Amino acid sequence: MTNNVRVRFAPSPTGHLHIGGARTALFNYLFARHHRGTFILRIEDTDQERSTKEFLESILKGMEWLGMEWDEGPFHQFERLAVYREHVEKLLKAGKAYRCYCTPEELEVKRKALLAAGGKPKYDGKCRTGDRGLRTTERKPSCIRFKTPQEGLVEFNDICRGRIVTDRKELDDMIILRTDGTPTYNLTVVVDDVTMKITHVIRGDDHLNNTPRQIQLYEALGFAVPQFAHLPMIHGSDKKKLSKRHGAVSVVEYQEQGFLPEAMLNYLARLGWSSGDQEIFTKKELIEKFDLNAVGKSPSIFDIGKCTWVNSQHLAKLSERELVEKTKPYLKGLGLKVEDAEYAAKALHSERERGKTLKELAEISAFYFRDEVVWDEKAKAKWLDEKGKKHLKPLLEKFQALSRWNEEEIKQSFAAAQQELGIQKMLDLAQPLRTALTGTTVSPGIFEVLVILGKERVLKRLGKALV
RNA sequence: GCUCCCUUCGUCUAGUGGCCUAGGACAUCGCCCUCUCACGGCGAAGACACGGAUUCGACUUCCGUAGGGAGCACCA
Repeated sequence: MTNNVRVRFAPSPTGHLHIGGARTALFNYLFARHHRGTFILRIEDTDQERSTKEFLESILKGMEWLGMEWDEGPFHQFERLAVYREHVEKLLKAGKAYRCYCTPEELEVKRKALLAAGGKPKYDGKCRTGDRGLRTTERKPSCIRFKTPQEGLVEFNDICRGRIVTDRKELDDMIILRTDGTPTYNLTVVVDDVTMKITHVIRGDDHLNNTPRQIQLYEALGFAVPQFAHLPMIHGSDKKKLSKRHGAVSVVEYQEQGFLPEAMLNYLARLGWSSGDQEIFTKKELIEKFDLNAVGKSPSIFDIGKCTWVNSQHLAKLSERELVEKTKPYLKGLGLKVEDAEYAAKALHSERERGKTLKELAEISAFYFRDEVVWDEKAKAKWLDEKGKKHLKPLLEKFQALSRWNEEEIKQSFAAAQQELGIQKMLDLAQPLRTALTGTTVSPGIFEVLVILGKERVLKRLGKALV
């Protein structure tokens, strides 16, 4: 199973690339790379009503951001209509498909009746018999149905689920070509997977029930059946299907929130899959260790909290240079510009373990880059009161007098001021200073901040705080 | 309604008949570190859905029940 592995991710452009889709894409991607196979991107856009260019672009953008490069495609089903018709024709000639003249209204009535009677709303096969099968000259509108074999069982061995058995009687004659001449999903997916020589169909388990139908199509068309792997779904925090509120948003939104693509990949991979006790994986490790057999069966819930933690772990591995480059856009979003890369590196480094996302990091580091301190009113009221200002004044004078601006000198000045002022706890001098310099009560170590900001900024900010 | 699938701490998971007094991670709580907040360290709490059967022995096998999910479209 090396080298000739061919898998595909086949989204339909009727929505964004969301967490669930991205995870499916990822497992296909990892499987392909692990086996040095081929990863194909196919766009399932036969439903022209609901497919849009915007969604297509969104999907492509998401794939790109996550770094799941594909080897072939994107292929568009809409451009392959002739291929599907050819196969439908083949089935028709072989007597394995037939024209159906039932109207949607008629079918709807029957479906409701069956459902009301407590049964399964299967097609009753009204047009199945008779000699009208090949009479294409018939003027009445018609679609094409697959003549589903009704005897025996369909079985297959799912890589994730094991043996799945279905009674053929449960399956009805599905429509494979619509009245308007466009093919439906179950037909296109089979024809495409065959013509694209897909060896492993890895998809969400919402397709588990479709698989027996598709297998019958493979059989009727005389094609070899690929291997299947049905992945458990990802649910929202209410254990229900993913919806807009919890995770069905575009993955690109996570980029905006300051998540690293490699962290996203890492977290997504751990949803339904694991490798011992390991939590943090590089992309390379993911490719090395990924194994479809280790994929679980039960659905999982997307937990933004853990995803954020994984992100913080990857953030910690970034070099200072990468950190600056990756945080820049978020600083820009705050209207801040990085002018001095070295200064930015020190500034961001000092805050890096406090920010779990790039966006957060930019926000808490913003004070380094602003010309004017933005005050947190509560902090100002508490620490920059008359007492605070009184304490800060001698400190400012000591700082002014320093000829060398390094941690050692600064500490000495600070300690001297503290002693002269008779302040017992360092806190009582550190917090007013911190507030004066950063505008808040939370920041990296005060001496670190002092050194990074530099004498000029410190004196300026202290001066303003004392007004 | 019918058919199929799923079920270990709140969440992600380890566990493939004795290694389980059920392990790890996130989150939570406590303590330590400490100039704030984090990081880090230590610790606590917290789960095998339920009922039968098989077995010397079941988280692990089988059968039911309950709960959840999916499919039953001229959607994919």
